[in-house]
Order: sequence, then C-alpha cells, then structure tokens
Amino acid sequence: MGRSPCCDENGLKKGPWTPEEDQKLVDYIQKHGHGSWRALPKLAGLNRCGKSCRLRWTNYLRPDIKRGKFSPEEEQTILNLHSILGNKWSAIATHLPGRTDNEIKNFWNTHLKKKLIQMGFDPMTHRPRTDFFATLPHLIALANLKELVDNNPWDDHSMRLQAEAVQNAKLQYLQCLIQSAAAMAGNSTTNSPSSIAAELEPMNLLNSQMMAMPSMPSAPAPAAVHLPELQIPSSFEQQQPLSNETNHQESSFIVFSQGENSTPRTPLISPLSLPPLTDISISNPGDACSTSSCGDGGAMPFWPELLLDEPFLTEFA
DNA sequence: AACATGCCCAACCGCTATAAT
DNA sequence: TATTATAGCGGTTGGGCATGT
Repeated sequence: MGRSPCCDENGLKKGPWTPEEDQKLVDYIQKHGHGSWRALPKLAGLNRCGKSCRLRWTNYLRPDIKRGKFSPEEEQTILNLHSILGNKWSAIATHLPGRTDNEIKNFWNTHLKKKLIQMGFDPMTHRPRTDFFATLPHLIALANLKELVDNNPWDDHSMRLQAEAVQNAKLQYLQCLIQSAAAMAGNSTTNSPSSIAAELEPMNLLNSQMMAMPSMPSAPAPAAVHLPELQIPSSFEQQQPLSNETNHQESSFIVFSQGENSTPRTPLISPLSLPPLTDISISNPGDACSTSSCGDGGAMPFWPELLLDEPFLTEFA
C-alpha cells in the first residue's frame, strides 16, 4: 500500500480521550471544520494523530449523534438490513440517523448476534442452523417459547424467524425420530438399506407433507425451509452422526425415556458409544444421568434433555 | 470483603478504496 | 501508470463496570 499507519509516529497520545481533549477538538471543528484530518491535531493543539481525532469526532463528538439504548424499531431495522447487507456496518448506519457504524457493530456483536444464536439461527445467514446439535440450544429455547414471547416484544422480523425456527425444529425433530426408527429397525431384523427404505416410505411421505403443515397459524409460512436429505443407515452401528460440530463428538440418535406410566415420553439425545439406554428416568434439564443403565459408574456423561412443550410433542408423538 | 467472571463499548489496528500528483 | 496521501471500513482489543461466588 505504500504508506505507514498514521499512528506510527512516536510521541502521540493513544487511549481514552480526556474532556479537555474533547473540548479542543470540538472547538476547533466548530470554528474551522475538520479540513485535513492529518493537519488538524497540530492546528487544534492536540497530541493525537489525525486518525484518532477523526474517529473520536465521527464516533462520539459529532453533534448529531444519538446516544442511549436502541429502540425496538432500530433493532428491527438492523436485523432486516443485516440479513440483506451482512456486516456492512456503514451501509446499515446510513439508515439509522444518529447512529454510528461502530455503535451498530457493537450492538450487533453484544446483543443481536447472541440473540440469534440463542434462538438457533446462524447470525450470518439469518437462517435456522441445520445441524442438529447446533440447534440444541434452539430446541431447548423452543421449550420456553411461551416465556420468550411473553417476555420479549418480538417484532415482525423476530416473529418470522421464530416461525421458521419452530417449523425447522419440527422438521429436524421428525427426521431424528425417523433416523432413530431406522436405526432400531436396522439393528433388530432386516438391515439392508433397501428394506429400511421401504419401511421408511410412509415416513418420507409424512416428511414431505410436513413441508405444507402450518406450525404457527398466526405466523407467515417460511419462505424456504431447509430439509436435509433423509439419511438411511445401513445398520445400527453404521449410522452417521447427525453432527460433529458440538461437544458431543460421538454418533448420536434419539431414544425415548420410559418413565412412570403417567409421564410423557421424553426424547433424549444419547451418544451412540454408550451402553443402550433402557430405563432412563425423566430428569431435570442438565441433570447428569444417574440410572444404572448409564454405564459402569464411571464418569457420567451429560445428557441434555429436550423439554419440549406439549403441543410440540403431541403433534409428532 | 475479596476475588472471579462476563459484559459493554470506546478506541485501536490493519486493510482497502479513492483522489491527487 | 506508478506512487503517495487521505478517508473510510470492519475486525479486534482492553479497560471499566456490574454481577456472581
């Protein structure tokens, strides 16, 4: 590029600005305009580089800067624009008068990004994440959907994402059930891929019908829902992991807990490498499995339990 | 009360685009 | 056309503060 960074010059102050420095900068710009940022520090009596002065002015001292919390409308604008523009903070900032790109970037990184991840969305694509384990927090969050909705005044964008989340989660959940069933079938009797495929045909039909099934009557249907291709395991042992992008590195499948007669069947995620689960009692979320079927008393694995709301369960049980 | 941890955000760094020479 | 200067952009950092243990 043929030039060195302006701040390489020695002796220039860095770090937080003092009120006195702010005043000098504001006074100078109000009288003379900023002109050449490189020349400004000397003219204004500041021991800073021009770049530092420019950033201080544009990000903090400019009179038209709006400070304080982002409104729900601003939040929605950022979400909408980010889904279109990506990390083009300056472009997004042009649609939010008084907000700087830096402020929007910070708000995104500290709030909105986490919010999307927590809901099971890829913050870059704004689409539901398709790998099952990455979607676990999302599924768990769905269990608390009512609470989420009650406590958060979701805007249209969020509601649309939420609707897609529900739809996608159901599809993934169904597929996991199908895979589980296939795995069981493969382990018990006939285990050739073709015979399993025959067994799965009705489920595939159901799977396709799911695409048209409205999940939230009040929410618009998602524009597109990614439905992964159904994996047909050739045998119980050969079943592919649903995801390896998590802390659970083992292959996984769905099992059902068999609790008291009155308790609903609750799906559990189980590492395939562990002994078969036959007598798992329903536990609280995050509880370590404590039944005798979990192994030989060694280190207990963490068994995440999906506490899905009742309509969700009954719809696919 | 003391320490650890996590969050927030101003500021910095390194890079690219563009204008000027 | 090549080089240099300047402005702007996006990613990252680090210090202050709040909260938890």
